[in-house]
Order: sequence, then structure tokens, then C-alpha cells
Amino acid sequence: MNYNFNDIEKKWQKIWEEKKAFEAKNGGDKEKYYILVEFPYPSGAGLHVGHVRSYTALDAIARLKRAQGYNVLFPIGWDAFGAPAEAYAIKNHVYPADMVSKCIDTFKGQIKSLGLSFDWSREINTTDPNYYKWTQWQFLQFYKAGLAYKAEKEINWCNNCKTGLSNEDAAGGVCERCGNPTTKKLKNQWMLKMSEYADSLIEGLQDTEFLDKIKTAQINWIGKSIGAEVNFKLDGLDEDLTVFTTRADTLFGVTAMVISPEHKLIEKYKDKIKNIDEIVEYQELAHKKSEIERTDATREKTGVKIEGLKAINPVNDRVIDIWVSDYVLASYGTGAIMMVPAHDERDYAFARKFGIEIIPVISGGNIEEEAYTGDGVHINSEFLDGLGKEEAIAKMIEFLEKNKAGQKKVNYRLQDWVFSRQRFWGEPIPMVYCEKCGWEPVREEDLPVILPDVPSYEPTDNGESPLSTVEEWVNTTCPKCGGHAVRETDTMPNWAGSSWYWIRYMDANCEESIASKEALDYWGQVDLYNGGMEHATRHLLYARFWNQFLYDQGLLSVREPFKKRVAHGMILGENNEKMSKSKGNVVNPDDMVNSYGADALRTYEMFIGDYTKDASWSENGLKSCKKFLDRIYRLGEKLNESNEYSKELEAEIHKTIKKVTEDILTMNFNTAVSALMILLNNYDKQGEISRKDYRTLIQLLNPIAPHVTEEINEMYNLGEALNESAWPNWDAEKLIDDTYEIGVQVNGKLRASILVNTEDGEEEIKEKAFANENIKKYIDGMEIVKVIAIPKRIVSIVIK
RNA sequence: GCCUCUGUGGCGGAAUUGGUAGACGCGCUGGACUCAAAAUCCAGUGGUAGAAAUACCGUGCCGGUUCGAUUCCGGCCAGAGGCACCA
Repeated sequence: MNYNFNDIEKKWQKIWEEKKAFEAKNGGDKEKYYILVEFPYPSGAGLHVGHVRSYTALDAIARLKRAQGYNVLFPIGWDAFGAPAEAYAIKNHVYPADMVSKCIDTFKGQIKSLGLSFDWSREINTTDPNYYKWTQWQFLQFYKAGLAYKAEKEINWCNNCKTGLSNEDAAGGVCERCGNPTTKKLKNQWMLKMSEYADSLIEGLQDTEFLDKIKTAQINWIGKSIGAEVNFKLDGLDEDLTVFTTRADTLFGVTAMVISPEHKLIEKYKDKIKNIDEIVEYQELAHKKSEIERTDATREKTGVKIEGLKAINPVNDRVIDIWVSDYVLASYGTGAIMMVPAHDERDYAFARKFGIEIIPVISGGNIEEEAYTGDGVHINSEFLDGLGKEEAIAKMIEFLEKNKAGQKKVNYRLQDWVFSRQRFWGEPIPMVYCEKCGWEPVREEDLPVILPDVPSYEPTDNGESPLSTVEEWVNTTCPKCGGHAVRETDTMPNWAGSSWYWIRYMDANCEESIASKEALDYWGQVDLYNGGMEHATRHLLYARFWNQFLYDQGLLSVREPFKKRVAHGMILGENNEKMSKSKGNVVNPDDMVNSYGADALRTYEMFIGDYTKDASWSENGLKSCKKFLDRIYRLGEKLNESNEYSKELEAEIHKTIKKVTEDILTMNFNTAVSALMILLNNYDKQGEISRKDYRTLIQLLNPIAPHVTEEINEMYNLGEALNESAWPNWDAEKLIDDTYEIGVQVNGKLRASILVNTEDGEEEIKEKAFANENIKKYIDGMEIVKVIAIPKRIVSIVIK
């Protein structure tokens, strides 16, 4: 018996589309459930089998939840600003939007061929002016709340992409777009005050069910550290040099100060610095280095002593030297440190190299050999002598605050979000500059600021956005005074559109606001959000920040956007390596759908292994899943007329309903498929099966293989369409078998397996165990020390 | 260096309030059907010994707790990911 799976799949996809079967309603009696997959970047490469894995997984949950009576929102859209479309435009001299729309068509066709139950009425596209109008509008809200500001700042710069980058986009000192090392560049940038939300972003994690590793990654990225700021007076000047330290207790061990090459003190007192030429030379050298070179901890320390400036230690009035070194980062703390070589490895290395005094203030270790960073009793520290680390820190901060020489201070690694990009393919930042009024926001009624076409999409060498060349677009009038003004020509980062897209899905076609209040209140929060681990400290942090801001503005009813975040593992090539064109191990989902069908592909990707772990592709594995579906299809030949469960199968069926339901909802898809295979094996052993046996099996399989199951259901007229039917229930009483096998151990080794009755107590089980021939052999003539019998688990006999 | 996590057959992987390790599938071997092949079906399949019953070994390594440890504890080793000259 053969069937044409391609025809069947197309048939059901058409039926679902015509019936608008998966469109969610904003409101109603049903409980809501919002399932989100990260919207894809519609690149020219087309859909990846990795997309199929996560989309199918969440689709299975969506279908099951609908059958359980939930109002499920499961939307999809396109994150289409950013590098790939722009790179294509530069190469081929075409407007990126044309390319994007072609790619979207391809993706859409591929996604539809998989039978995913997305609500297409809510499809969005970040490059659509109707969408980015609201991205721009939200930027204006940040601006009005004082959280968007323009500042001249040392930022990460990619020389290859010719654009500034946020810290998140330059993690590890490499450009996230092209992978080249980044350098620092002083630039006037729009910034979002994400640092103001540092604590809130840590605390908010408590209200989420993110994986621990995601929470940890975010907490590490935010990098909260509690310490103190200490003010060192500059000798003979009315000026403080302020440092941040987590070890205020070591202040008596300070033997020098170190400032970063970018520190503003250098410029301010350049006339007083006798060796200014040498310092400037060092600054220039540091500037040329890439971020990776500069932050390489194994590199030998370099630095220059500033001649002409000295600092005074507030605890003992000692006059000490000030050095410049690039091991001190401008971006962290105050860009300056107090040097305690006895108790800090980096300071120790620096002091050793330049012959700076080393004063131990904590006993322990051997300062002849290395800095002692451990805890111990304080020495050489006057009022701290005899105290341990924590007490000494508290006492020192008390002293500093009393003497106005410093205070307790919390510092974060998290910086404000650099929000300007000098690239063409992004949302224009809706700000204009007027000579008279300064920076003014575009009036909300004038949004969207449409991205114009440009003669050249290439980034420019002068660090300006390509938009700056479009004079008729750049020149405009000031919204405040009506005079001449110029538009901001930088664009937003490609994370902007994805920082609120789940909100837009709630009411995708709303024209009055980002989404109606009713829709926002109804859907509230995403219940389940799936995406890759690579977004743990970028998209996920930006999105949470953005949501918290909108909540604080009274626009949203929930502070945290995502209740639960899960991450899927990668699908590797058949050779166990990451799929890539150069390795020639890329599997095209279209080919798989054509050869084996969407249902087989979906089933295989659910069966391939632990959903959260990487798995290697195997076409044989896919074939076996096709075989599994064929066997399910052929079961129809065994159908009898009964509408009750077959007695021989009933217990097994109830067990399987329970297992499959729980496994899909807890994302153990591989064992759900396995349970269905076991059930099928049982069906196959029967001479005939009932209509109800069959119907339940295909219902359970339907979330994973929706087409063939609907087809079988219709062909044998087993009941109403599966996507409109209620999920089957299991009966807890039917789960219990009359008898079961239990293992018998003698001195911890398994010696037999015996059949006992379910209602047998300890005594009956023991009796049966002792009656077993093999057990008799072992215990014959031995002293029985102890017998443990636990029904449903084990019998354990200890002999001597 | 610090923080997370992982380690089970030839392969993907099951099984943890501690209770018969290897479910399910791939691959492989043998068989049935066929002129033959494909497809399908049946049987076997952790290692060693044995015709078999069965015995010994076996969940990265070394110890510990326990009647019993893949699971809990201590110490290693290997791999993956995150952070890292962050004061």
C-alpha cells in the first residue's frame, strides 16, 4: 500500500489555510498561552534544518495546547535589518528591500511546506515602515524619558565594517558582524541608558524560569561588584583622583596610582606634566592596539610614570606617584585604580617591573614571590590591624565616609547601549539637529522617518553613515523653531527591531499604537520562548531592558517579557561538524521534504536526540522515521469495527497517552516519539485493532506529524478533524497492570527476575523470591542476614 | 584563572525522591519472500567464556556512604559554553 505524502501534505496545508485554523483571537473564555520562536533572519541561504527542529518542537507544543483547550498565540515574522541583506546590496547594487522580500518569499514557502501552525495573520517584518515607525516611536519615548542621549564616548569600532558597536556586539574584542578584532574610537553616539537598569535586570531574573546557564550568563555580563570609591587629592591642586576598589581594606598598602591612557586628567593637566610627549606617545600606542591585544592578561605590563603630578593617600597622607598604563580600562569604574602590589596580581606584576614599593597589609603568602590575594589578619594598617577582610572593608568605608574621602559604591560591567550604527540598512534614528535648538526629536505624527534609497550602500571611510550623502533627505526643518535642521544619519543597531517584536505580535496590525491596551493586557507575557544560546547576553538582555522600560512608562502590564526561556541544541552535519557550505555537509530541508515528506522530517528531528543538546544528522535516521509513519499508515488494514479500546492494548494506550502528553510539554520529544514507536510495535503484534485504538494513536502523533494523521483520520472516518478535537485523557486506574516483574538481588548482585502480583505485599514477594530456583542456589546453606523487599522496586537478600 | 554544564554499546540516545543499566532507533549478522534486487517481515546484537542455563566484567578515572550507586559525597581527568588585566 502506497500513498503520496507530498499530495497529502499540500492538501492539509491548504485546508488549514482556508479555514484559518491557527489564527488566535485576542480575548475569549479560553486560557491564553503565548509560544514564541525567535523570528528568522531571511537570508539568501534559506531555511536550515536547525530552524525545522525548534519550529517543529514549539509547533508540537502549540498543537497539543490547542487540543487541551488553550487559546494559543504562535506567531512568526522577519528580522530583516542588518548585515546580510546589506552585504548583498553592496555587492549587487540593489536596494536591500527587494532582496529581503525575495528571501521572505523563499522562507515563507519553506516554512509553509513544513505544516507549522503559525498564525500568519500576525506576520511582521522589521523593515516594513509600518513596523519601524513604532520602533522609532519607542526610541522617542526613551529620549523623552531621558534614557536616550547623545554622547562623545570611546566606543568599540570595527575597521572592517566601518561602524561603531555596542559592548554586546563586540564581546571578546571581536566584531559580531565580521569577526575582526575591534579597536576603540572616540565618537559621538546615541546611547540608551541600559546601565540604569542593571540591578533591575538582575532582580527581574527571579521572576523568570530561564535556564540557569542563561541566568548566570546574564548576571556575569552585568557584572555587579560592590566596593567603594576613594578620592585621592592631587598634590598641590584642587582636584581629586577618584578610584573604584572592592578592596578598600588595603588602602594602607597603596604605593602608587594608575590611570588609563584615556583618562581626562592627562588632557586637563598637560601643562603641568613634564614628560607629556612621552605620555602622548604612549596614549597613541595604546590606541592603535586592538581590544584583544590590550586586554590580553598574559602580556607584559607597560606604562609611563607621570612626572609632575602626585596623589595623596587619604588614610596616611602619603604622597605617591601616578602612572599611566593600559592595563587599566577606561570603561570600567573611574578609569583609574589605586595600586596595591602586595595584594593584587596585576599591580604586583607592574610594581615588580617598574621597581615600585610593595607594602604587605595582610598577613599570609610570600610577597617575595607573588601577590597574596587571600584573606588574613591586617597588618601595617593602623586602625585595621588585627581585623579580617570583611570587617576591615566595612571599617575603612566608615572612615572614608566620615572624612569625606570616599563612599560605598556599586559598580557594573554593563555599559550603556551604544545605539548608533554608521550603516545604511537600519531604522533611521528619528532625531534632527538644529543650530539654534540643538537635538530635537521628530514629531510623533511625522513618523515613520522613511529610510531613503542612497547612491551607494557602502559604509564610508570618514565614519559617517551612507545616509549622510542624501542631501534632500538630510536637510529638513526643525520641529521646534521651523528653521533649517539636519537629520541624524546614523541608523539603529539590528537588535532594535527584535527588542519588542513579541509585543507587536499581540496586535500586529494596530495603527494607533505599538499594540492596543486590550491586546497587551490579554497576552501579557510570552509563556514559552525558544531560541539559541548565542542570544543569552544580547537579544535577551536588550529585550528585557526594553520591556522593563515600557513597563515603567506604563505601557505594559508585565515587567518581564518572557516567562520561560528554552534553548535548542544545534544540528550538526553527518560528519559531526557544524553545517557549513565550505564543509559540504549542509542538509537542505526542501530536499528532505521532497524525498521523505514534512511529517517524516518533523518526526525525525524530534526523535534525533535530547532537544537541548547538539545532534548529528543521519539520513538513515530520517528514513527510519519515514518507515515508522508508513507502518502507522498501514495499520488501517487491521481495523475492526469496534469503537472501544482493545483489551490487550488498553493499559498500554493509557500509559502512552500519559507519557506522550508529559514528554511533549516538558520538551522530551525524543522519548515521546519512542513511546509511540513502542505502542505501534504493540499494535503490530495484534491481529486486529479497534477504531478507537487507531484514533488515539494518531491523535498522540498529530502534534509531531500533523498531515498524515489527519489524512488517516479522514480516510477511515475516525472522528472530527484532529486539529479541532480535544486531546485524549488517560485513566490513572487503567495504568496499573495485574502483574509485574521485579528483580531479586543477593549481596547486591542481580540473580533473578520474578513475576509478582500487583497487590502482593512484602511477605508474598519475599516468599516468591525464595522459591526461585536460582535464588535457592545462592542462599542454600548460607546465613540470611537481612531481606529487603520493596514492592515495585527490588528484593535484596543479604547473606553470609 | 573564575563560573556553568557534560562524560552511558560501533552510533544517536533511554533510565536519577538510589532499586533489573543500555528503552526506542540506526548500523551490523543470520533467515523468510523474490529469477534477482528494492521494499517488507522474522530472529539476534554491551564485552569475555559457554551449545545453553549461567558466570565474570561494564555508565570518564580513584576513593567513600549503602543491602544496593549511571544517580549521593570527596578528589582527579577530559570536553563544551560563558566571563576574564573588571580593580
